[in-house]
Amino acid sequence: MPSITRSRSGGDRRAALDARVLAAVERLLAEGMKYTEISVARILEEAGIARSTFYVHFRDKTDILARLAGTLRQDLLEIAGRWEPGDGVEGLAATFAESIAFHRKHSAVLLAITEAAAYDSGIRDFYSSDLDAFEAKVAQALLAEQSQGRTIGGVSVEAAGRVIVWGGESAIAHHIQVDDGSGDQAFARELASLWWYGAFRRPAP
Amino acid sequence: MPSITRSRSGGDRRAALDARVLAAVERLLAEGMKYTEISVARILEEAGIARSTFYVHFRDKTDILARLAGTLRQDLLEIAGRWEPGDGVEGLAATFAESIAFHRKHSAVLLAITEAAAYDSGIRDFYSSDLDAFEAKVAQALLAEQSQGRTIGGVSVEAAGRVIVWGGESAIAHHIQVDDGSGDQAFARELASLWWYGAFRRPAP
DNA sequence: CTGTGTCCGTACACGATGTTCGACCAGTTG
DNA sequence: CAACTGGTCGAACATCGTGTACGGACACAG
Repeated sequence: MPSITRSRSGGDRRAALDARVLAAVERLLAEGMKYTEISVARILEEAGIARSTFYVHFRDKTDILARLAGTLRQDLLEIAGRWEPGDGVEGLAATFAESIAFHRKHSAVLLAITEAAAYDSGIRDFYSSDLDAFEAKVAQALLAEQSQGRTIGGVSVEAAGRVIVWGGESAIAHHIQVDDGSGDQAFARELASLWWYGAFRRPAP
Repeated sequence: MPSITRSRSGGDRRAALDARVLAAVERLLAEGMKYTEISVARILEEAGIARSTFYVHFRDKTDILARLAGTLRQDLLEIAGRWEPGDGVEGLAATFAESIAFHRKHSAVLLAITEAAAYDSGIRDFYSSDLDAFEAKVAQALLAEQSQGRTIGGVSVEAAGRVIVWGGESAIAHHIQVDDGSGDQAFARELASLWWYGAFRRPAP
């Protein structure tokens, strides 16, 4: 009677093919193609596999993006989450610089995610949930600062958190697209100053 | 000899049918359908016209969006452009409140524009050009304030303009999607305070 | 009546997504 | 070795969406 247990090489082969597809798409994305204009046929050609094989490994086209995203977004928010109000505006600027660098390194995939999130609810879900969680965290940090008397009471923590997170994310994403990198430091400092003096250390009116 | 001149009723009929299509799409959008999932067939059904007729009036599907957008975006930026630094933070808050109200009124179409801009370069063009122009205008206002000594020299006007315009636009668009309107006033005030104290009247470090 | 412009309906070409199926190959097990 | 299993391939297929082509109907103006 032949084996019932899974062959050991099976998992490896499977993972290897997954990686080949993922790498192929990343390559196409890096070449400047938009996620929407990359057809499955083109992916198959690039990865050198058959159509039927692809659909064994991936539920559909957006599944590629979901896996490509992987922990990308969480990593990004983890960078931003390391900052604490005690680190001040310089620490915030450093955090943004790191965040921008990360964006630049993975700009192709991150851009594809925001592109697809605009019309695909599946992608939108895990895109929004990350940012929502971060928005709540920022609001909480502001609240804590307020209770310590370091941030003035006039700041609406929910509204401020929303602008800081969603506005900041979009601003960075756009900056990456239009700036060649020479303006990154200034942009990081400016972002830090806007949030710091605009909210955390907003002067009394 | 029959007429060479255009029949007077022609233009009217043409415009009327255009309007019928535009209204149909706006209706579908308002029902919560995303622009991408609205098929031409569905539009024809809703407008009650034939496929061939549609393509006489509209070059393609994105042409609908372009015309639907019309001067919408310019109107929006005109609202924002009315504010001047001399109007202070209260004036800025009022301007944002107006801007948010406008967003809310036309949220369906505006959302469709941002959705399509993510993958359609044609839409993206007129979407970006408006915002770019506004970004430049904000930067110039900041520069003028700096030369008058009312804004500190440490502000990088280009970076600040970028965050204010692109971040602000995205923050508003997202706010509209998740807030039922009860938070609009607080959001407008917060946006105004962030930009005012974060840039225009940023305290010296 | 005749030309012109508008609209209708149908059919079509084309491209993209996702499914199905039979055949093949490689490795594992008895 | 022989049988079985999992992974892969290739090709065909169903389905849907976009945009085009064309012939016919109708209204209206000269």
